[in-house]
Amino acid sequence: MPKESYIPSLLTLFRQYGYDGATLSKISEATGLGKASLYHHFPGGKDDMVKSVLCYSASWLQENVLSLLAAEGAPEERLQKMCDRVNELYAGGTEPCLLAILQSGTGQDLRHAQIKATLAAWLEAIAAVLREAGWDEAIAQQRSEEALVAIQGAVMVSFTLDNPAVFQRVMQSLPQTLLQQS
Amino acid sequence: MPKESYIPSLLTLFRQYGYDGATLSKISEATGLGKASLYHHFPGGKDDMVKSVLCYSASWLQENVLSLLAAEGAPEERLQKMCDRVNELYAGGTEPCLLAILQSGTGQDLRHAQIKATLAAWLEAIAAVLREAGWDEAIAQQRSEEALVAIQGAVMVSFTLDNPAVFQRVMQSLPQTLLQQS
DNA sequence: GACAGTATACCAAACGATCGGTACAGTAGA
DNA sequence: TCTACTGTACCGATCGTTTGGTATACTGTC
Repeated sequence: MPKESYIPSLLTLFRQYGYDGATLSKISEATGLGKASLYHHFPGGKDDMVKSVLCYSASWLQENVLSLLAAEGAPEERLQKMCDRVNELYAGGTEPCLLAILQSGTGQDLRHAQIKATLAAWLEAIAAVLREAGWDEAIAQQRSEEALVAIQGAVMVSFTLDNPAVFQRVMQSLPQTLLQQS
Repeated sequence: MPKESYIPSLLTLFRQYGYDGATLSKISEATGLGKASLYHHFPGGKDDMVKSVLCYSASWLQENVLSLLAAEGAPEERLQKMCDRVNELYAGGTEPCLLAILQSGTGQDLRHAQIKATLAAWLEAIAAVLREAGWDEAIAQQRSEEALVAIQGAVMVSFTLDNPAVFQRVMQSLPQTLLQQS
């Protein structure tokens, strides 16, 4: 099987256990591959695996979220579509954020740039929509930062409090919040 | 030395590396204690250490943040004081949140309840201020959830983007945002 | 079609290092 | 002498990684 087919399992594992907690034993069990086979697909070892997972996540975000923001349609409509996809990305507020979790642990500096770039791309995609909606550069930048703050904060709080309703409410109100007059 | 004196070092370590990444070697080096001494102070081992750190964090939050919310003064003033303390807690947006990081890793279920309780106490303290400011129960609950969402989200985004300005702006506008008419 | 060569995909077993944790003999202050 | 504390040495288990190899499928050459 191609190595891409193992990425989802790896993603789930890293998201739950983090970099250090996702041991090769767990990875081997989750993928059904022996350790040696894992090194066949990912010669760089664990770092290679996590790098591939982050690369996949960036692609997923681009294809399933950012592309919708750049598509045609009314700004509010596009932001709404983003929220729908984000809702499934975080399983309605019941799953944590991979990017947040991989910030900590051994060798975090190896992953930081990649994570930062992914989040920055997301930021820019939202800002572009807001600019298109008529806001000037500074306001658009500021509000898209607030959008990411709301999303990431909602994931953390909902997950910690075991209360998906918080996430749902934030996602539901986000499009209008971003576009309303200040 | 009393075991309390080692808690700050432990906290720093767990905040940076997470549960699995903070190995006993690193802990030994950071505290200057040998393994035997660590197990003298924390008979329960690593779980004991992380439990003590979480307990200390809850106390710190109570004494330095929640007590200010419950003190006398205008609601906006008290919320402003909270933001000041939170600002130093997260080093102006340059340090991640311990509670968020300890959610992942091996044995996360052992820590979840403690983390959840700490965040819930914070939530309730903010809600009490908002009720006192005249908002009804439901609105106060909802807005205090949004406050935690803003804080936690700002920490994550600022840390990831290496941009403390995001955190600063969120913290600066939070008191008025929470109290303004909707 | 038969045959050697090559690439891909996988695994069992073992590597040295480090993990979390323990046993015990001290040592220092009361 | 008792209690609190610590350094050293060690334990079995597990860590990430490597070695050496097998099975299958494809690719040319004859």
